[in-house]
Amino acid sequence: MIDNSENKEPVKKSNFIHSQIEKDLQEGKNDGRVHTRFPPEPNGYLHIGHAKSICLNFGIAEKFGGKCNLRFDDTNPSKEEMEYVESIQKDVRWLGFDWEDRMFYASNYFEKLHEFAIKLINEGKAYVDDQDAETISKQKGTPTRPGQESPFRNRTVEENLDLFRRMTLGEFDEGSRVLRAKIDLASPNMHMRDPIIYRIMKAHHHRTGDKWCVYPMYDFAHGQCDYWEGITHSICTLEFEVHRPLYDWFIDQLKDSDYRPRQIEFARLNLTYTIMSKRKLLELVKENYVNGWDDPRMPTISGLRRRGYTPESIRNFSERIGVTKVDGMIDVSLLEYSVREHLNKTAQRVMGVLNPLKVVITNYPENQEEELDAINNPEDESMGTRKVPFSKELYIERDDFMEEPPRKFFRLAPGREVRLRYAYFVTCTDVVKDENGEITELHCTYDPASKGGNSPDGRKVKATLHWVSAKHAVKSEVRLYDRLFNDEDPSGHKDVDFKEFLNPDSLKILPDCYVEPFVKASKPLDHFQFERLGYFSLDYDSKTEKPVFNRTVPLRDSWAKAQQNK
RNA sequence: UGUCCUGUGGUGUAAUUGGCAACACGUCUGACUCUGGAUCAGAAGAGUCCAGGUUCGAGCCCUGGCAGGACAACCA
Repeated sequence: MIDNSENKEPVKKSNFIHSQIEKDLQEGKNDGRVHTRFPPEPNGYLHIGHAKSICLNFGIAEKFGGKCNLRFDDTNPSKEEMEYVESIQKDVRWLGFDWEDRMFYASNYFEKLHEFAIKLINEGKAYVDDQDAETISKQKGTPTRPGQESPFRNRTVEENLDLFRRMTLGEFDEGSRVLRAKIDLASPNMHMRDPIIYRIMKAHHHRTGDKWCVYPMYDFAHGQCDYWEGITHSICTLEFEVHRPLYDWFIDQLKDSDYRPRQIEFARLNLTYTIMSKRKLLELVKENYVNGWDDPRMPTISGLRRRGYTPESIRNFSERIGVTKVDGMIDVSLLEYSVREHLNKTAQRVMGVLNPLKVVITNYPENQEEELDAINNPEDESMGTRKVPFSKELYIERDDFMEEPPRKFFRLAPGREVRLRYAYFVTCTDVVKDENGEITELHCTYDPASKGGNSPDGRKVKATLHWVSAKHAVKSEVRLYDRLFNDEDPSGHKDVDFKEFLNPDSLKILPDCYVEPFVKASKPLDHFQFERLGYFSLDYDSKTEKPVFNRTVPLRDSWAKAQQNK
């Protein structure tokens, strides 16, 4: 293992797939080549689960000096769209991976696939079945009961050839006929019971247009595409495990050398409090439960990006969770830990007040202003310092003041002295309230000798507060996100729809926040730490007059935690 | 009452050819601190699904159970 403790990236772990590849290499398989592929279907946006697969596949290529292709599995035109193929490319690139000149589509192979089907017919290994879906399904039997042969199973090669030709020409209606591989109706594996390999679909395909009236099924396309691309290790998720004998069967019909791709399955990612099904994510988007695929509450790559996650943090997360065949559930807190870890080291610090409470420094000269030095990132000296304006009227966080502070509340209270970060020690002298008894303003005095945050007499103060000068503050909107679902496993309940668990408080918009002027120059997706609060990132919805910040994740907060446990 | 897969602290992953069950997250202490952050130090927490067997020695090998998951779209 490589010692990369310097950059603190998690050490790259090995896993069972790496071991199997090493073994294949030792045995001299496939001329020592390692070639993987990431094969999304363009029927939705990529999510964090895909990120795991992307990191795995591209990571293997990197580790073994091989290659990794991007291949769109576009065999079902009724669900696939160009918008998705574009978003997928963007997301893979953003994650930091490069397929170079190897971007392919299953539809690139439609011609070859069709020829291969004809070859199987000629060899008596495929036949046209005239029955409808329901009949075929019934004949297939059940996992515990063998299937029965179709009455059309023993048609002549000539008849099959003719029928398939006419299916291809569009002479028949959708659903009226299919092409099936002739394998074994009695197989204990349902996928070997004469699987359907071509169906009639008169849909417009996003790439081939109206050229085809028949489209290959997944099982008939995937392995063959792997074969033609020279893939050596075809890595997919556990649910395809039972497909493997069929995958191998088609490869056996195709191969003419020692080379053969090998399918290896691993457990897909499950995260607590989130759903990973593209179908369900699409439902949230279509029915407006969220604001699009890139809503920052979505587990999509584009949602995480907009939320303020970094590619590094997602890659580190993938590395940390490992790769196995155990179907488990990862705690989201591990994902959150990964962003905090990265952002702590890289994010520009800034002061911002979410729930403002006005403070007047009564002994500060009326029209005076000054600029104080603030550190941009205490974890990274090279990021330097900046100036923060200070004046008589400030905003502090409402939560940072309590009129009757409980034990262990160290922040501001009547008569108490605290430090304003990088500025002065201040002492609260008066609490101003409105007729309803609501606190509207605080009066404080400051100690001019404590400029910069230290008092010459060495007296200590228990808390440091963040603040913003009222006159210089940039009024901003801040969007606070919480988990989208309030159940650990929203889709794990048999009789309850996952939408029942939608968290009504997953988005809280704070329209009147104040942030220090430094943020004026920022661009969407810039990352900040609002000191003492959390990590925030500028949203695309920002206007120059009014920036909008998304909270990526709050800082760990031992005070809040102690309160919760009460 | 089929086939295939999987069972290791709360969670996720490790443990060369059998050799004192390790690491990360989380949790709890304490130190430090101009972020109640970060950092640092420490602690608790599993005897590896169960039962037999082989062995000086089993998480790992053998036998038999048990539990969970996948498979019966003209989806991928």
